[in-house]
Amino acid sequence: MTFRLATWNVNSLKVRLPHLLDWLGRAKPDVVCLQETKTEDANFPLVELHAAGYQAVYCGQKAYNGVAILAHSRPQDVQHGIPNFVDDPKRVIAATVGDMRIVCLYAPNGQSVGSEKYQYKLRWYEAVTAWLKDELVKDPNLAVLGDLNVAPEDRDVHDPKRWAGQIHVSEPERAAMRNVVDEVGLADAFRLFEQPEKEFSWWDYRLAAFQRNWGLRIDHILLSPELAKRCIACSIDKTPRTLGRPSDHAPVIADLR
DNA sequence: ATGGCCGAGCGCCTCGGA
Repeated sequence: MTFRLATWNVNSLKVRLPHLLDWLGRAKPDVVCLQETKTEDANFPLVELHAAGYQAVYCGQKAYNGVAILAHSRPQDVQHGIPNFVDDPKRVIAATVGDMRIVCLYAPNGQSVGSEKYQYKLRWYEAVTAWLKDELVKDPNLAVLGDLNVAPEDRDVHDPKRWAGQIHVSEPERAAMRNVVDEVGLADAFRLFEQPEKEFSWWDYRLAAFQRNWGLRIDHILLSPELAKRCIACSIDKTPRTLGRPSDHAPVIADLR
């Protein structure tokens, strides 16, 4: 019996709800972390998700950001935002599902290297790292999923020369993500396994980037040592990106024993 | 690869995304 964790930046839950429901039926994940729901809590599509067999906890706002965790049983001990880090955008929600602590993250985009939003992105990462260290002490079964907006290595970039030093791949951003992985002691589930080359989770809407596979791997599943031991597979599901009116991101899936 | 796309808002252009 496997337990399937997934993360998907849906880029508007309202627009993507048909895709999400279709994908839930096909992929049958046990836990799903959503980002960029762009939906106020009052408008969250609880009825449709209940009908599909999922409970949900969520934290949203109008137009931008917004995160949610879906599971067959109602997620418990819900935490909104990063403790001791004042932040307006709704980027973080955490909850307990079964024996796992699930952290759903939507990292800041950063806009351009050196900008004010870039500095904010790096500060946000520092706060996340400090928080997750505490979180792992409290619960060794820790899974961190989300749109981390960093392509950690050149092999996660379709054209590393073209992207060198740019937002999402700059060294300080990579160091910030490495800190989460190394200082907290997590594992990038995708790299626990042999993978095909040029596997990405995001492709620009412009210039037929998906058809050309001009993408980045910026959506990640990070597992604590206890959960990494149980992980038997990790992959990116490109199917929803091939459909009409797709999200620009594809779901990432990890299977655990 | 970068004009070119997409979603949201009180909206027919602008902002933000990545």
